[in-house]
Amino acid sequence: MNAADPVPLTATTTYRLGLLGALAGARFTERIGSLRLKPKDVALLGLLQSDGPTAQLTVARRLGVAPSLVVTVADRLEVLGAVRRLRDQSDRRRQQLVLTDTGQELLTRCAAIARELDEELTAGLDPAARQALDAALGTLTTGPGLPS
Amino acid sequence: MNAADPVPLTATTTYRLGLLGALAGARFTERIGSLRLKPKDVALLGLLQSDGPTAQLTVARRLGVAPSLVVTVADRLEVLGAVRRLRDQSDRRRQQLVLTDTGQELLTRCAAIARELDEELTAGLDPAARQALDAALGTLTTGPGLPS
DNA sequence: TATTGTTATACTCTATAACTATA
DNA sequence: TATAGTTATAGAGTATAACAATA
Repeated sequence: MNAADPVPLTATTTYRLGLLGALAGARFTERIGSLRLKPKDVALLGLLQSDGPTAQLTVARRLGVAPSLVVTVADRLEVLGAVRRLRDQSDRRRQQLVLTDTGQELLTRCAAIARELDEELTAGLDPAARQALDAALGTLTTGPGLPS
Repeated sequence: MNAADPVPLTATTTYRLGLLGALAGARFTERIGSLRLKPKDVALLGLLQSDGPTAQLTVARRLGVAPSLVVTVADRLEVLGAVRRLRDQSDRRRQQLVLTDTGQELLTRCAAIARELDEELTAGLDPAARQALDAALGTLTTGPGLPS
């Protein structure tokens, strides 16, 4: 691999991450459908689990989505009983989104689905390669500059 | 990591691939905009480069998209001068999509953009980790069962 | 009749802008 | 006036269905 033989598009990390990310996302989306969840629902539930009760506008900023979308997602999750809206008493404009036990359970099931998918996606890798992939992806996602 | 401490959602390969894939895709999309290209355009150009002239319906099947979308993308690329439509003489219903020199050049520029992005995305990895990531992603994308 | 490409239409996701209520 | 949430509307991307030309 020298200057006269540059890496072709399909061999770049960018291209491959995009391809595999789309594949993983599509399969995950399909399977969480059985729980009546969509990807943004899972993102919101995950945020509440890690951050605790959070105002809607804060959620919008943390997930990098429009405030109006948070309304839609929270509505859906409220119908499922996965979150509750709690009116903030000191500032009654604000609503804290709170994860319920049902929401916790759904999140647990989503994690199980993702772990199943991991097995399928990385079936072609030997244990060392799989571990190296995990480590690299972990470094990149735990690092700086990442939305949602 | 044992049975009582399962991998949480955000630590799964599925979740991380989805997150990084979306990030890489968004940045790539933004930058190819200066070439007046969209992601599907690049996918079509890339297919023509690797497979040579291809009928539209075949393109649709290979990319895993609806035939009507191939019409839209091919229209856009024809306006840019990146592909030509050649009517098949032995079966005049068919049109072969052919990559032009302009299309080749655009593809070359897309590859350069992707390589730049690779540098930025993997800046947090040491050389060994970067190489391990490349190898793993290469194995997974070169393997079986992948659309587009 | 079946197939290729096209057009017409509709659906999903998400954003922007206008609005309500509280501050 | 400014802010939190909501509602109304619009745009991008893509699919499905109806259609035209050719086989």
